[in-house]
Order: sequence, then structure tokens, then C-alpha cells
Amino acid sequence: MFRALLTSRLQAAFTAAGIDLPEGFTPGVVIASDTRFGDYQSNAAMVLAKQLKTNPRALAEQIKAALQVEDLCEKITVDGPGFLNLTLSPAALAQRLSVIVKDDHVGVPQVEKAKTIVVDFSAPNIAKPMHVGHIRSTFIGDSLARVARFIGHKVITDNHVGDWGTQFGMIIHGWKTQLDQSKLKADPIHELVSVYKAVNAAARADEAVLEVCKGELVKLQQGDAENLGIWKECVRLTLEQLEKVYGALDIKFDHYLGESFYNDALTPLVAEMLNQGIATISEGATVVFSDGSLKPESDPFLIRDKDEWKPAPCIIRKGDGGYLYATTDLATIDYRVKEWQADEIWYVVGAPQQLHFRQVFAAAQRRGITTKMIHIAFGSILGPDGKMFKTRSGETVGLLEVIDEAIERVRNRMDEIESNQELYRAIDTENQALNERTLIKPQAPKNYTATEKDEIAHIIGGGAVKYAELSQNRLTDYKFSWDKMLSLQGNTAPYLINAYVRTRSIFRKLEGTVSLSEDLAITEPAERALAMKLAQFAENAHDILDDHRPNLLANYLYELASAYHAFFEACNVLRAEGTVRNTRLTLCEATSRVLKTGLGLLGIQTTERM
RNA sequence: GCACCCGUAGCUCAGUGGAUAGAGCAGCCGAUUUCUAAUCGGCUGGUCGCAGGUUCGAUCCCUGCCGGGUGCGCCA
Repeated sequence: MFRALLTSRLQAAFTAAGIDLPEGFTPGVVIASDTRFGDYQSNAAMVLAKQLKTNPRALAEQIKAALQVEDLCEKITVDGPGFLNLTLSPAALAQRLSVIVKDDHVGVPQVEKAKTIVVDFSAPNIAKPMHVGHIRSTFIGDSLARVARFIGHKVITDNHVGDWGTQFGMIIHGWKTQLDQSKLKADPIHELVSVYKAVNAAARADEAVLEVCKGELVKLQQGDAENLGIWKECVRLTLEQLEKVYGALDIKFDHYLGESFYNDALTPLVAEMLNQGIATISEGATVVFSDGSLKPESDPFLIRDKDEWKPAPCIIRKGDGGYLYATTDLATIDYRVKEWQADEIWYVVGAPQQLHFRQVFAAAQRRGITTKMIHIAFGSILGPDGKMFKTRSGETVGLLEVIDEAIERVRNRMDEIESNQELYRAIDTENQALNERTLIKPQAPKNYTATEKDEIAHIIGGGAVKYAELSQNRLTDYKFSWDKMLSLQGNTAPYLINAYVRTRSIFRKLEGTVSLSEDLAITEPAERALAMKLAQFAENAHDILDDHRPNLLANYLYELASAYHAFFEACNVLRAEGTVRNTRLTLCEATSRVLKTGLGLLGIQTTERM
């Protein structure tokens, strides 16, 4: 990986030049912000010159003279106020290409120290459908887990299903009084939701109904056999449906340890926290107050009111003895640390829950837990009107509906292309009147079987939905738009998959097995730009986890696909011969491998034809 | 009231100390007897919310304000 190599060479150059580095300063090399100047650049001279109060350009020249990079670079220049610009040699790029084509990690180095990372994501609720609100957590979490695994970490994915909570009082009451068995059989979640909604409405109108529901909940919590049976059936039916959804999305979990899994741990946990003096009883509830060890500004158990800091405790047991979300989360942390020896736990949960996690993490740390806990937050999903997409009120869009709609659009696009092919062939080429833009080039007839067409539509449609989410910065609010999410034009999954398809189609045209040699010569600008992009995957794959942002990967893949499309138009592969042909075929193979791997890390599959 | 997130082209968004701020969509012009046109090339489009500050250098860091959103003791 060039960045790491060049960085270590740069550091060596400082030593060789006899420049003492100030405390806390490590010179670095980054990918050039402007490719006109080179491939990599370093601002070290300017940063250091500021501290040493010397001339940055002179310093840069001094470093340049000491820099030993003949094997990697063909050009080193000092430009502007003191930029050190490095241009890789074609030979170094070619050597890199050979690695990408052979290595099963396409040239991406493994982490030096593998960590055990638990990724907590998706977390749907029992008896509720997965809706668009679950898109972010599910796709981001899955992608981050894949990336971490790919670069060598030990990853444990855990779906912390919402299978225990106050909503079960209403569901059980509804199950007993108004469940329609035939509807339940046909569409379990749908029936459970309508039962829940009906009871919820009734309870709102009538206090007595609410009391009955509370009673059912207490019976459930006390282990009443009938209620427990109903609850188990709800969980079973919902999980069965969830498996289908995850199957369609190509997402797997190592564990499904829902909230109920920790029920038995809650009472001892609270008792222990009381014993340790971490928790206290306040107004009947058991709560965690600030212990004063943190500065008030960063203490999650304090809130400022005018000029004074007032307590903002975290409740771990209600006055009525009931446990809460925070209690379960603390028990879950215990389990993950003890049973799995987690070095890190990642929570892929929306930004509104930030305070909750700050409190839970702080409470866990007070209990002596040193595992690194990270809340990987993301913005809200907004409706077309720019307002919050609320789950409780109004209609929500089901996750499967979105996927199905996307697949349908892909199918339409495929049909359109097919009919254009027929139309084009039917036209007399001398008939100018019909020579309109709507006509596209007649491709070789694709002759898909029905199964192939289904598979392709599924891969591209599902990929389009995932890509629409993953190509965005997770922190910005997400405006839900069918067109944006399902668009097949521009920076979308179909664009990337199309680049992959183009690589494969070239190899299909070749007779017999192809053997690529290491006789490479990168000469054309489009070849060079593509080779450069390919080499950068080694860096990009690691950078994604710096701030847990899959959109960096999406951006990279888009740029790679773009470079490939440009190369494809500029450099014909099959008509070339000798070294040129071998070089271009190698570029195609490398692109093919990096695209397939990279899309795979986003959870997106590829297809050979489209 | 306090805290957090957001404010960048007509629209949707990248870009968390570097050089002349970038894409996609929309609009306009062009490219195909040639490896998949779900493509490529070009043009048009910006007081990076406002005002200060730090810096050789700020969309990015700090302070204040404006606008939008979310959260804040017994829901998850």
C-alpha cells in the first residue's frame, strides 16, 4: 500500500536529513488532492516549518533531497508554499496490479492486531414489520461488520431484537380477544400489528382496557404459562418472517440474542450496582447519578439549568420494580464482555439515542468495564415533506415493499432495453425519421431465461436500495424518496454493477483459458488513472473504519467504476495485442476483482450479465 | 431553558486544516457499422447560513448569532 510505504520513507528522510521532529509530530503522506501535481502529497514541510519557524519551501527541498523513493516514484517536486508532490512510476503501479490480480484480499493488508468486535445492528421489534426506518441500521451495520471482518478483525454480529417490552400487554390482550387465526396464518406480522393497533386505540379511549393490558403484562413477566406461550408464538412467527427479509437482503447474524435473553440477569445486576454504590434509590426508583468524576460539561448524568448543574439520572429500575432499556443494555454489555471477550462493541443506532448511550457507557465503565463502546449514530429518515418519518403515526413504508419496487423497476428497464433492441433491428437503417435519441445501440440479443432475469433484477434492485443508503454520509438526515432510492442512473448500484459486467463480458469473448503475464506497460492516461484507483483500495478499505463510514467505500467504488468506464471507452482491449493487450486485460481483471470485493463489502452482489 | 445533529449549485448530496470547493439528477451540445449506451466527452450552474477569531492557509477548528431537526426521571 503506497501511502504507508511512502509515509515510512518520508519519516526515514527526516532522520536522514538530520531534522529533529518536535513532540507529537508525525509526518504523513496522503493521496493527492489535485492529481495535476502528482499521486501522493505531503504537507509535512509546511506544518513543521511553522513550528520551527523556518522557510517551508527550503525545508521541503531538504526533505526531497533525502527522500529515497527511486523504486516507487518517477517524480518528486516541491510546489506552491511547500507541498511535496510524488508521482508513482508506471513500474510501481504495474507491480501493484500484479498483486491485486493474485492476492485473495486484492492487495488489502490485514490489521496488525485483530480485535474482537461485536456489532449490534438492525434490532427490529417483535410483532412489528421492518420498515424503512430499519434501513440505516441494518445496511450500515452489515457493511461495517463485513469490512471489519475483511481486514482481519474477529467480528460477532448480534441482532438485539426487541422481544420484551410493555407492548406485549396489548398484544396478548388482543391475541386473546380479537385474533383472526386465518389472517394470522396468511400474514402473521400484519395481523399482529392490526391487533396491536386496535387494542392501542381501545386503551386510549377506555382506561379499563389499559388496566387489563397492564395486567396481562404483569402476568407475562411473572411467568404465566398461557401468556408466555402467546409471547413465544409471537416471537417465533416474527423471527420466521424476519429470516425471510434478511435472506432477501443477503444479511446474516451470528446471534439473535434479544432483550428477553437477559431477563434473569437484571435483578442481580441492579442489586450489584446498589451494593457497589453506583446506583441509589431515589423517589422509589433505582437510578444512577453522577459520581462527579467527570467535568460537568461532559458528564451524561448532569444537565445545566440556568447557572446550576442539575442531576439527569439514568433509571435502571422503575418504582414499580420494572426494568428498562438501560438495564437490559447494561446486562448485554456484561454478557458480551464476559462470554465473547469483546474488545469493542459497536452500536449502530440512530442519533436521537445518543444521551442514552452516553449514560449506559458511563455506567458500564464505572462498573469496571474497559471494552471500547462506540455509538455509531446516524441521522433521521425524513418524509418527502422534510419532517420526521415517525413509526407510530401514519403509514410507514415496509422494507420489503421498497425492495420489491426496486426489483420491478429493474425489470422494466430490462424489458425496455429488450424492446429497443427489437425496434432497432426492425428499422430500415435508411429510415432517418425514426433515428431518434430514444433508440439505443442494438446489443447482441441477451436471451435471458426467466430465472436469469429474476436473479439479475434481484441483485440490481436490492443493490440499488442498499447503495442509495450506503453512499450517503450516515450523520446527515435522509430524505426518503422513491426516485432517489430506486434510481438506476448516475451514482447508483447499477452503474457500478455495469462496470463489473463490462469487465466480465470481455473475458467471455476470449477463447479458452486466459493466462495473464506480468508483462505490463501502463502508458495511456486512462490506463494510468485506473491503475491508480485500483491501488488505492488498499488504503480505502482501512479508512472506512476510522470513522465507521461505509459511504467512503461507496465513493471510492463510484470513482473506480467511473475510471473503468472511461478506460473502457478510451482503450479497446480485445483489438490490442501483445503487452498492451496483456496490460489491459490485467486492468480488467483487477477492476473486476476490486469491484466484486468492494461491492461485497457493501453487501451488494454482482452479476455476470445485465 | 440546556444538549446533540444539520445548513455547500435549481434539486439530492460528497468533501472534518491545503493548491482553482466536487458529483449525481435536472437543462443544453456532442459521441455508437468496434469488447454491454444502465456508457462516454463537453457546457451551464456557488457571497460553502451570517459575523468575528486562530492560522502561511478555514467549507472544515474556536466564539457568537440566524434557520431546520431531535433529545432531556420511571417507553424502547
